[in-house]
Amino acid sequence: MARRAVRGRRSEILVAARDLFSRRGYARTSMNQIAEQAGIAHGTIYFYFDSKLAVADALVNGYVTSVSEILKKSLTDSIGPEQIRTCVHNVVLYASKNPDIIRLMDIRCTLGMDSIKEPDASQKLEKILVAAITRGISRGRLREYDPLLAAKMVTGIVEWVARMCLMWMKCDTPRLEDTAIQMLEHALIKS
Amino acid sequence: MARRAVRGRRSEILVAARDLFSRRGYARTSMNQIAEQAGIAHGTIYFYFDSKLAVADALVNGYVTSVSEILKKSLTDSIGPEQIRTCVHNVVLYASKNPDIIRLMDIRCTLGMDSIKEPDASQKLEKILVAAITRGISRGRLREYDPLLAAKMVTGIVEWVARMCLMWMKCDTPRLEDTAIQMLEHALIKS
Amino acid sequence: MARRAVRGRRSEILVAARDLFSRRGYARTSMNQIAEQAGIAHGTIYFYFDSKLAVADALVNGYVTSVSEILKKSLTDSIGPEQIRTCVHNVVLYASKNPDIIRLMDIRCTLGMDSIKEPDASQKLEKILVAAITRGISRGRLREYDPLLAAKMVTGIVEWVARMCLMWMKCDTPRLEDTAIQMLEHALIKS
Amino acid sequence: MARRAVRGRRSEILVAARDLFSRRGYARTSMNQIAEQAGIAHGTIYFYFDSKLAVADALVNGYVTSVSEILKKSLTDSIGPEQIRTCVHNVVLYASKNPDIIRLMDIRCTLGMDSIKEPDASQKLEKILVAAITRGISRGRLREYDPLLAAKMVTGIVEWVARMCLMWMKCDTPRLEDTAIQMLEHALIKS
DNA sequence: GATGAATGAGTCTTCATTCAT
DNA sequence: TATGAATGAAGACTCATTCAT
Repeated sequence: MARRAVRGRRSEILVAARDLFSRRGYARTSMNQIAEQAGIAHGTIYFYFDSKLAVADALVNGYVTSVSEILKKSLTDSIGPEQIRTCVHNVVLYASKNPDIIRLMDIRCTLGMDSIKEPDASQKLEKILVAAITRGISRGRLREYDPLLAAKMVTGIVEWVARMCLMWMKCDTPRLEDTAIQMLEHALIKS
Repeated sequence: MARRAVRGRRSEILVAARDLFSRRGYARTSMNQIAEQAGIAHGTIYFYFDSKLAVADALVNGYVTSVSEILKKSLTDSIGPEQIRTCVHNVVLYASKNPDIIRLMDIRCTLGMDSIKEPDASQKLEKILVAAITRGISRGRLREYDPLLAAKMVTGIVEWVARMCLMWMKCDTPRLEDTAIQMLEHALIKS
Repeated sequence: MARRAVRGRRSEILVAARDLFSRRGYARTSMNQIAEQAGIAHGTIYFYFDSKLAVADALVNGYVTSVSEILKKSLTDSIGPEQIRTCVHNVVLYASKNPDIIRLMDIRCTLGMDSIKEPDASQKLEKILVAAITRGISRGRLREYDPLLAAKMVTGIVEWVARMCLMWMKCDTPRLEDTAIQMLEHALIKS
Repeated sequence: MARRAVRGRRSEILVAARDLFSRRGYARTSMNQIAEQAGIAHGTIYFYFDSKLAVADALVNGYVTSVSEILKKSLTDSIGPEQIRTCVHNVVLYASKNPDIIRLMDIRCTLGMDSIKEPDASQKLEKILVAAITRGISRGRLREYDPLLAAKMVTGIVEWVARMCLMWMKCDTPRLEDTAIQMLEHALIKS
């Protein structure tokens, strides 16, 4: 029980926190609630995390790392319609499978961008995008934007779409996704 | 004097709340601080607003109304490069002049989308955009998107850009704005 | 009720805190207990004091000020047997009438000398003593000590005696007092 | 090995506790910190001591025993200037070499005199002093005080000086010590 | 003997809200 | 209208102690 529990506890806490943060927001979720949902005493959380903020931090890091992984895989050497489509689709897919964690991203606002350290993963992701866009431009495939700014725009738009698909469930997810893909294509790729 | 004073008090409270919410976030701003900054007793706030949430609510409504006004003015009959440029520029301009209120929009996350009722103004704005886009498409100027979804995308992107310009001050505002404008142009306008 | 209460509340809190701190010590006294004993809600304490430490601070300051007043009155121009006797007696008398507050002085240890600002009163008292001793020496009445060190010794001894009289009630207060007076006389006054 | 190891552990814990208690105070020192500094698991402490209080108790006893030993050695048959000088000096010396344990004595305040039983050693010490003073008086060397009360005064003053030398490092230790010695001489010895 | 994960009572503190004046 | 003293629920966090291994 002991050995297994060690690994398990941390995850259980994160799972509980993820669910609660995403449903009720960071501020309105208490450590007590997290503990209760994880089926442990609230004191125990402090055995695995230094503070409430540290729990959120771990969650954010985990998320950004996941999305980075997805994009890294979807971004082959160059950027073309296929890549854009794949990227957007995979991120939206990930979002639809992890609705809570996307919604959770808003804790970055709540806490202030400063309180949570921008994870390394986030910067790695940006680098990958910048490289891909730079290549695309130099090969004459993409319109000539500043690669960094374009990368930021793309990240923002994709993330925003993913969130939209979840937040306002009313709207037709596949079609919003499709619209986003088309817009990005037109915006990025030289016609 | 009475009428004016009453109106005056209400907006003094809102001005104070806007500043504080945007600087310190919703949760970390207390009614006491708002009252102090407004130069009144904290109990008095409850004379003008039912609760802290109601204050935030009023603020969000005010913001969306403002942006709607701006877009309404910028959007003449049809949508073309000029209109896109004007729209984006005016919104970013508004954002740079009202950094607090933009940053404040994040309280929608903090509070959860449920607690704050999506304001009517927001829907009005959407209607205006949808109408403009529909016209643009029917006249063969714009690419053929679903007008509603395209409208949502445009709103989201513009708002995101405005926020980016403020949050990461590091990045070159005019150039990010320019990149956004170009992307939107390519994405929307038939070439 | 209101006007009177304002003055009253602060005192009531201090009275309760004084009793509890002295009986159970600083660490083992909770704000809840203080509030309960004062017959108010615990939140109310924070209306009058910034923190638990601030309550202790006010108490210590009050005590040192009182003792200073006593010594100031007992110390006329010069120091002689009469003055020593009066000083010691009055401080011990004060102590016996305020047993709790003397016992309370130990919070200075508990909290560390740093956390509580050595009150001005304490330094004023020292100055008075130093002046009196200096005069006594220059007039050939007192033995020739370093006035500052002697003042510190006297303060310490008197305070210690007062505490002894309270702590170990077993010992005969008037006789301990008398012993202290004789010792101080022999120690200070030239024979 | 077994016997020695057990003894070793116990004193390792005491050494760690002594350092921490004296530096951070009783309340702000946790069993975890003690264990960590002692290089063991915190659960292990409970194998050697019943509770945190029991650790403090052992420490206080140890201290009083040490001081008793010192005084016992310094107090030969009678009391004269030499003896007073030697006693004070040795205790101050001990204090300066064991600053932590002196500072630690304040836990007696923190805990309340009730929770820690006044150690036997303390009473033994008192007996020794009383005997020495009694002899001194009967031989006409010392002024005629009640031996018990005089003993208490001496103990208190010496301990107070030792603490002063440590607490307010600013003050000139050797000179404070000297002042104390002179005062005690004048107070005790017949001139 | 020794460990350290787990507990949960208890701490200080904050603050939205109420209400007598 | 306006005030501000008072409330008390709720929150994050600490830590002495226990106990299965």
